[in-house]
Amino acid sequence: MTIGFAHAELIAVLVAVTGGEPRVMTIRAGDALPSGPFEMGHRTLQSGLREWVQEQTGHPVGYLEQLYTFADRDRNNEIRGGRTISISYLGLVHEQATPGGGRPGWQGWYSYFPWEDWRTGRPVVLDHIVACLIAWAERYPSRREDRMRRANFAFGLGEASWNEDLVLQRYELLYEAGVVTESGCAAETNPGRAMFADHRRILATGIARLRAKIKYRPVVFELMPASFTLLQLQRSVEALAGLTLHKQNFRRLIEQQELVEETGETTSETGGRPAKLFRYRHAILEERALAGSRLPISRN
Amino acid sequence: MTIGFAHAELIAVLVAVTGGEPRVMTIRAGDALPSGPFEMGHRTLQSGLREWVQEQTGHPVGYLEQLYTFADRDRNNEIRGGRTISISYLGLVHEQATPGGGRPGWQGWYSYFPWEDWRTGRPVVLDHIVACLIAWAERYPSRREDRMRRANFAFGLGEASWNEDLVLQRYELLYEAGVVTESGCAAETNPGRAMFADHRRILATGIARLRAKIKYRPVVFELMPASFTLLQLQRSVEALAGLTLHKQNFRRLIEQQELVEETGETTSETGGRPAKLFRYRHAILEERALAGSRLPISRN
DNA sequence: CACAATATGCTCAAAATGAGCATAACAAGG
DNA sequence: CCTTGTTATGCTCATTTTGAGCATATTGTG
Repeated sequence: MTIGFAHAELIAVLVAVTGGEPRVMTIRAGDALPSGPFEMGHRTLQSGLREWVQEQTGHPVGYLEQLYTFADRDRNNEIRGGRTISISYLGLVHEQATPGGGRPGWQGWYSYFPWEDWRTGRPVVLDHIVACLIAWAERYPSRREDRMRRANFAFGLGEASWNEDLVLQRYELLYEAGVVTESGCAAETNPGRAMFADHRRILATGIARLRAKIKYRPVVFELMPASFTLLQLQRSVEALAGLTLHKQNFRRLIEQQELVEETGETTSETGGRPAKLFRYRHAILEERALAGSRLPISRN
Repeated sequence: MTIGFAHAELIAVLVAVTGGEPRVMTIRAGDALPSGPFEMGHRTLQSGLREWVQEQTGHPVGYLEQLYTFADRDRNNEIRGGRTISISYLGLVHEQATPGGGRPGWQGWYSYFPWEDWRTGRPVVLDHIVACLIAWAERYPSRREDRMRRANFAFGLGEASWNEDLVLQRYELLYEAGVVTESGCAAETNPGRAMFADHRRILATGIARLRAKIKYRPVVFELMPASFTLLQLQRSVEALAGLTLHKQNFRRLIEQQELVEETGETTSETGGRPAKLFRYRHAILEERALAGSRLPISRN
């Protein structure tokens, strides 16, 4: 077994939700994701990243999960004489008393993906995007049909409907279609803010993973303060998913899953009737086999 | 940003189902997973692996997905003067006319994890495993409760019930408890066959991922021949999940998802009434936003 | 022809979901 | 004090989706 040599780099997608907005930790005034070397001293990749993030941001990382390892030749390889392997992680940071949102490094993630936020209805950028995609599809008559099918699927056009999980597919389609600055489109018409190298793609990967995960694992709580109202919780989920949810059904869902318990206190911040405060029941993780089957098991 | 140097290695968990048994491609008579260098010539990790597998096994890989990147200091690091980064992939191979199961490299995966196969009822090895875990828990009175809680959760003891997805958690618990040869236990009492370095852990990661994935993505079809009966399909899912399923409900599930269509032919291999043959409808992927939400969306 | 073995159709109760009405509890303005 | 705006919370009801199992259909075999 021959072994190749390479540079190894860790890249972090650190997410926090503050003031109902999902934010991501950046460097260089929002142009890049924080990244650092994989140092020999670290026991594992995970522990290395954990230490490093704590040191850089001052926030402890609650939840940390590996995202993806990239080593494409075509992208992000300024360094000569060796491949760069980028190992990316998704980390979730609790909302702080000193809100991370106030600090410079935290950027709202929809400034990079304005078409992903449907909370206030269909984003207007989509008109421009759809026009670009159609133009791209028609550029070569032979590929037209296939391209249109992919665009329809990813962006929920025509028959298809919007699927919030397809963040990465959408970004990659825009990249391929040259709609996005990183793939050579003019900066003026670029929908959403661009980032250094392939960092926007990595961010898209993180958002996609998180949107998928909140549906079957209680990871939202890693973004919440110690106690919260059910509406705050809902707003956080909505912020991540980029959708608005049905209030009563949302609370029914949360309550029936026994994920939270009342703290006994209430808060009256928002004007109306005071809301009960809840806390996350950590114990639930050991009690139940979360979600579980979805397969038609037979009991014989 | 300093950059660390490292060796990079690709490791593949290649899965096929033949004769109702899930198998994994191995080398060294079943002692290790196939692995190889990440060569500079490859465009991406994925394409590198794809070529390499095709060349090594003769089978084309249908589905290929990245599993995990490991770089632990404590495990699998015989090579001095540099860290090894192992990037693992999960690949699915269609059942062949020349069944891969007949070839030497393909090993039934339950020989490595006998406690994971519940198709014929509770595996007997579990008695030994549970005894070991209890002994391990009682070794230090102060950690007893926590250890028992983890064991109960992972292996579905006491209140908890068996969750087939927790393959990795179970293996890591056995590793930590020293029940498994790789962590120093005597080979005679080791439940399941051991593997080189941390390859059994990587295999556990692959099985866990696959078991989780078959529930929300139609990946089973990547393991099936071009046409198949619904019972064959069910047997494949059962083989992967290590569970038996309810026949009528399984077919209802498959049919309502419109994942398959009749070929028009039938087969009478198994004795009883001849079964209709089906093929996978590839088109379905583009038609519907598979699975989708699980969040209580509001339509305003 | 009876029987074993699998395929396939269908029913029925229980649970989960999607939508929305109704009421409760506060603040602010008249 | 009463009205209005605003959010919280309780509850209903139709529809769908599950979980379980009964019944019938088609084969090959002895």
